[in-house]
Amino acid sequence: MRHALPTLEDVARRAGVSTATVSRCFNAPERVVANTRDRVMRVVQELGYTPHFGGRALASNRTNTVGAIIPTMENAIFARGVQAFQEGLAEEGVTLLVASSGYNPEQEFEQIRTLIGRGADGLLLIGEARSREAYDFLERRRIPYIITWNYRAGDGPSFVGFDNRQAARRMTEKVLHYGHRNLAAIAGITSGNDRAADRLAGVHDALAKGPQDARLSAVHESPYSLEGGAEAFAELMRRADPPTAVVCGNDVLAAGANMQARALGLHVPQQVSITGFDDIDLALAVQPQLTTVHVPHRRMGHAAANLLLDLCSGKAVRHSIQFETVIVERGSLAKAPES
Amino acid sequence: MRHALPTLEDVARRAGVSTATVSRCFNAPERVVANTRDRVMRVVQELGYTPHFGGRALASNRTNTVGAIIPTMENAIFARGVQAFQEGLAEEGVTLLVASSGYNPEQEFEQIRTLIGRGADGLLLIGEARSREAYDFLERRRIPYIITWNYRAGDGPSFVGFDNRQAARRMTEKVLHYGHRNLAAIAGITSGNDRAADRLAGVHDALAKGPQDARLSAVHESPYSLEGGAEAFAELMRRADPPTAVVCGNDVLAAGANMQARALGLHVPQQVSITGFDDIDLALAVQPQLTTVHVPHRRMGHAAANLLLDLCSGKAVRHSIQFETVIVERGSLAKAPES
DNA sequence: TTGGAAAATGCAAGCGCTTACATTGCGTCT
DNA sequence: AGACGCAATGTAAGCGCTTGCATTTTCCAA
Repeated sequence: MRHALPTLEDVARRAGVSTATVSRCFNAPERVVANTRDRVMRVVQELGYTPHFGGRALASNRTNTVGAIIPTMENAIFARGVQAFQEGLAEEGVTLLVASSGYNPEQEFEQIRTLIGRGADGLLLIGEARSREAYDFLERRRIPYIITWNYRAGDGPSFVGFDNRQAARRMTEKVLHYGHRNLAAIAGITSGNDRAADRLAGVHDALAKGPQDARLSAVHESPYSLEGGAEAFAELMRRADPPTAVVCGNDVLAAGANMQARALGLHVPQQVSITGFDDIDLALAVQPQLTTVHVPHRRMGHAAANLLLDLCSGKAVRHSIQFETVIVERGSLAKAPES
Repeated sequence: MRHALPTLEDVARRAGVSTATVSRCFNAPERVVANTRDRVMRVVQELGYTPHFGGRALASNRTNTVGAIIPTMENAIFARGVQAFQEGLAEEGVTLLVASSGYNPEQEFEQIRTLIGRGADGLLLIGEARSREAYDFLERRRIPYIITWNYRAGDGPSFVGFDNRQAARRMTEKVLHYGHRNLAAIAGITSGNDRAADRLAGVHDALAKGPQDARLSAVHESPYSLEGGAEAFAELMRRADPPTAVVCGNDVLAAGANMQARALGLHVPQQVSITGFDDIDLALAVQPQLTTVHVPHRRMGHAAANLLLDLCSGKAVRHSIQFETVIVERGSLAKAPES
């Protein structure tokens, strides 16, 4: 399938040096005298030589590659964080391989195998919900990995993330402070998604400790899509006692709910309040703009890159880093309407 | 960095067969009798063996991997198409490596080298704007590659895309039909981005053939971001003769413009119309929803996967596939206000 | 000028896998 | 019963690269 490409040896011959010298030109240039190096590099140019990855991986048992498995590329939730992660890696000359799991633990495990099989030196994983088997596999291979978009104290894996549950609780408390007493939640699909589950748990936490008369009248789980949010919202509003505030599992759901509200002729926030989570661009694009939980995606991605690299090189030992989230108040949340 | 992992040989020894047989269990199972195969696979399980990618790539000179280099992961423009592309590949057991270039041709070339160096059997590239050098590199290596999100007739590379220029022309014609005579454009950065340039050219085309009194009073190039769109829009409206319609290079810019319009107290579309391009989810989330050019991203991604695989396996010869775009009319475009 | 240390380079042994070719084993036909 | 053919498996030669160690070259101090 591939034509004969120039090899290290071709370069070596043509430059009149040994293969070892050419190899060193790439991997330890300071160990080759400038003169020779220039000559070699010129030949490299001429021949259009690029090192063969397989050969290199085989001989050195390193790939300078790490993998990231994200649930989906289809919405922007992970985009910024992954981008920052990649930039962090690039600073150290490490390449990122991205795969997506479609929020499916089995498929995620498959992707873990694939990436490891491809020689990823380390892995970035989202959330901690995956099979015992998957964890065993990682441990057995001694692959450094870190878990992001989530945080849990205690030993175990390295977390670089934030406390979803606490953030959702605070957001819900804020909603209660605004006088809402009949809330509903549109959560992500919680099965196999600890972030979604934690956020929902946070909502429950707030209600458990909130005013006596406050209640969560309905919970709807829905895929993270505009459409999902819209349908869930319609469903919620069709009920006998529609909520005055809908707490959403993320901004995409909230935007969908907001879209549907307009379609139903409901005014946000005058008639119904909506809150989001993540603070992606979308939260600003919609009208009213979303009151949401801001997550420091870029800082998180960058920190994840640094920690993972340190883990790979043995410069650091397994530990976790927690980020704080902050609620940003915009137009979609307001006082509960007088009943 | 990595611990000693089980190798083919370990498996072979333990299963009491030769390495060749184990290898065949993976690559041509039908050539091994069921009994032996089961025994081997059991040992594979026990040892947690996974083939070493480097070894395999070295020996077989194939990787079952293709690469895609997209300008950015930060917004959703490419998400759906790439996702479909990946799914198409997965059906054939091929893995996708994604890299991003940040809309920078040099960095893109760097990524091309990296992916090829990693043994990508083929490449998906966005747009055709890149250096002669980069093309030479691809040709020299005889790497099958296809160009998407753009289409151009004639020989040359394989295109799997659509005619940006024509689509933008049609959209602009539509705007003119609505009676607008003073238009402005917010384009993407056209340097090094042929899609952005083509779309802008399409706008010019329409005006060149449009009514005498119609004019494009201003063009603003801006990065593809909400903020960029917003700033450009503000700038446009600050002019002495603000346009009654703003044609945007994509939906993100249009959403940004729309957001700014609200901030400025301008009503869309009563006072100013806005059009987008791409028809991503965002176009539906904003209010008014965007009149935009719908691009069949999923079909395009899928077709790209099939063609690229065929190119890699020699089952197809280089050719192009064109997709049609269609304008979807929503609320952001309306008749020009009476002057 | 020369001895010797340090710097530069070469030599060659694998890294884990695939695959062409060789060998073995078994059922079948005469 | 012996010969033959085919299916199953084994043998071993690399694939392109890195790297420990050996060798050569350079450069300086005496």
